[in-house]
Amino acid sequence: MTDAPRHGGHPSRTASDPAPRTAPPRVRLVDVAREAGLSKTTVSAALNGTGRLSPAVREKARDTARRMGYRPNAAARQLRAGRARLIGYVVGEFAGRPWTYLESPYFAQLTSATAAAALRHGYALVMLPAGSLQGEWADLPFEAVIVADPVADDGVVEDLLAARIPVFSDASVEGRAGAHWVDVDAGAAVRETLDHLRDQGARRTALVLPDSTTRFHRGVLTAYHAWCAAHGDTPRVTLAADIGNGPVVEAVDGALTAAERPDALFVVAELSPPLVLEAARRHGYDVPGDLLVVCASEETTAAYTDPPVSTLSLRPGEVAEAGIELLVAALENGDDEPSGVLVPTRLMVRGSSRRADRG
Amino acid sequence: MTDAPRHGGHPSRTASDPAPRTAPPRVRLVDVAREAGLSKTTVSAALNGTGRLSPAVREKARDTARRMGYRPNAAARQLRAGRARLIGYVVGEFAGRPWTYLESPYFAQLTSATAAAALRHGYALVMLPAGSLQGEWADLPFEAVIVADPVADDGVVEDLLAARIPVFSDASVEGRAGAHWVDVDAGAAVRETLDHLRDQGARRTALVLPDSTTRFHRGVLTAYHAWCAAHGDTPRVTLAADIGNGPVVEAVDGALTAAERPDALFVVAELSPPLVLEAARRHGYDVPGDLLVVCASEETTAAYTDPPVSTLSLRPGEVAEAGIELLVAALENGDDEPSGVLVPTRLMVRGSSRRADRG
DNA sequence: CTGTTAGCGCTTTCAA
DNA sequence: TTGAAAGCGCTAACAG
Repeated sequence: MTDAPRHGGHPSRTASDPAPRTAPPRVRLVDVAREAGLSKTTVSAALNGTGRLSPAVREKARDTARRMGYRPNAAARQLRAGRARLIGYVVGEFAGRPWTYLESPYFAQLTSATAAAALRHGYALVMLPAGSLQGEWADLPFEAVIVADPVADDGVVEDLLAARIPVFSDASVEGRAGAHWVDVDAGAAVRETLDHLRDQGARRTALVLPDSTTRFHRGVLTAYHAWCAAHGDTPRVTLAADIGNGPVVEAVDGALTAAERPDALFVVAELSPPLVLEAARRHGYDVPGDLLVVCASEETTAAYTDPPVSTLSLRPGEVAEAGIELLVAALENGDDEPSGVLVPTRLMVRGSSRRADRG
Repeated sequence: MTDAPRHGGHPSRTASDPAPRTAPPRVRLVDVAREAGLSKTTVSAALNGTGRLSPAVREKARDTARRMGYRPNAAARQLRAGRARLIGYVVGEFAGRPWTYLESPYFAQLTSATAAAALRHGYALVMLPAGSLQGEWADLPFEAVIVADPVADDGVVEDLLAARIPVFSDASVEGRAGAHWVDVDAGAAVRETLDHLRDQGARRTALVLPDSTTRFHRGVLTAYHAWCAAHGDTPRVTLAADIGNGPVVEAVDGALTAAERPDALFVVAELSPPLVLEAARRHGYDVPGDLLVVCASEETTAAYTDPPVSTLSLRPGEVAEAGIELLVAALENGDDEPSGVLVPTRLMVRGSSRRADRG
């Protein structure tokens, strides 16, 4: 018996086909079984640790499999199990520039932490282009798709839900069947930051924010206005026309050159902290003397500037962790019931927002 | 006919099972066929555009499928086709910190560009933790695994090749069966940069580099030494003990406080350009007056500092593009023959390395 | 305690 | 031009 016959309506190589030195066919379960003088079932049970087998047999099966370099065919397993253990990942923001999101430290961390957590639970994460419709990847066997920070007019979530694919996103999907979410407590974060700045003596805190319809950004804006109202302050908001260092620097410039100069700056946009400091310097501010600065940022550069920049961390790692936990639970239960969880942020106070003469 | 019977040795829900309101079973090909009054074969052919069918029938099949929200089962297709169209992606560098690589703008861009290019060719990219052995993901049906910038003592490439999984990496795998590569021309990049600095008047160019065994970093070091030898210059190399802003800032500090002060600095480590400038300032250098600066970096902040920082771009986008092109070609040919391609870098000269009084 | 068998959903011969 | 049937590799039900 030189070779196991592979018949059936299978794509086969004809004799005339040039046949580039192609790898020998993969080792299958039957091959292992035959080699070990056992049956498929036995080997399968041995390898999966199921069934009641004698230790000797189990050992023998495993040995043979290892020796032959057997690797189970995932497609067959998936077909059998009806589950692919594949999760799609797409970022809703940045819809215009499908792949730039990883350049934002927040999304970079969120993405990698999500991939890590997913893998730990036995799911593989597939990166998808932001803002793409399902057209491009409708055929991938996703058990769920994560839509990070969808924008308000984004149809992805609807499309996905309509296609009966469970969606995992932020709190904007709350309550929809098949939709689950994690979110960050934007309101609490804003209040904590503004309170801190006020504690340090700030009375005219300006906010710089991208002009985005993300739930997070809207939440920040709302909370800021509410806080100002509660404290009798005039809101000072500058919207950045777009994301990226350029437009946000412009917005910061705008905020710093306002008729009534601010005495604190809260930047909730991905702008490299050193550049914020540079902008302040450029406009004649001393930080933290005339201007307190807090950036919502995950950049590690913040700790290395002079003065170090206070940051508000949105804790992408925790968000990812909590999210995957929830998603996996929902998936394993086959649960359509919506569910969600809120993750707290963390304010890291550094030199840029601490007055020497204050607590 | 209320429901198609689903029998067979399939995991089925017993009556006593609480049965959380689980979604109705997915629409299968047979369901569409039955609904349309056609056979599986016909519908399959219609949907795939194969076979010779009357336009009317084809239309009808497509219509019905659309109406019913049919989505082909990828696992079944894969099993049939023997191909999963899944590519693994793992970064070799950063083996110690499995997921930090995305925080490097270079890897962020490389990763997203790779995912984009792969998807465009119909392959999904799965993100894997750096430095992980296959143990964690051996069962995923990868048709190939991309190992970005493996370190010298990394076993991943060997393991993968031994498991008969095609590997795509950098030129360090050149010539091994089943291995393909793209790489950046480190030598040319270094020469171009050093020539440029010399043109601008630099005579003591210091190099800052992570202490890494990546092919790229070694190539840079070698080329630097060769260039110094050719020009009769003393090499001035400072190795950063680790990656990340902290250690690299330290290395820059070291380079800038050497007994013989350098008149140019070439930083080939992921350090935020504004921080390089700040370090120079801290040590009393005027840029570009006393010190010319070039950073190998993909950071967009470089363009927004004062002065803007010259950067050497390793062109991750092009690397990804060319790489996937090659990989897909190899995969589609079932080709074991090693192959590779070299991508040129690009030096973007900005204010930090241009003397006012020079070309 | 082990082996035979059916069938997951799909595509592809091959026959009608 | 359309349909019936086989089989991709695997696991689980059921016999032996």
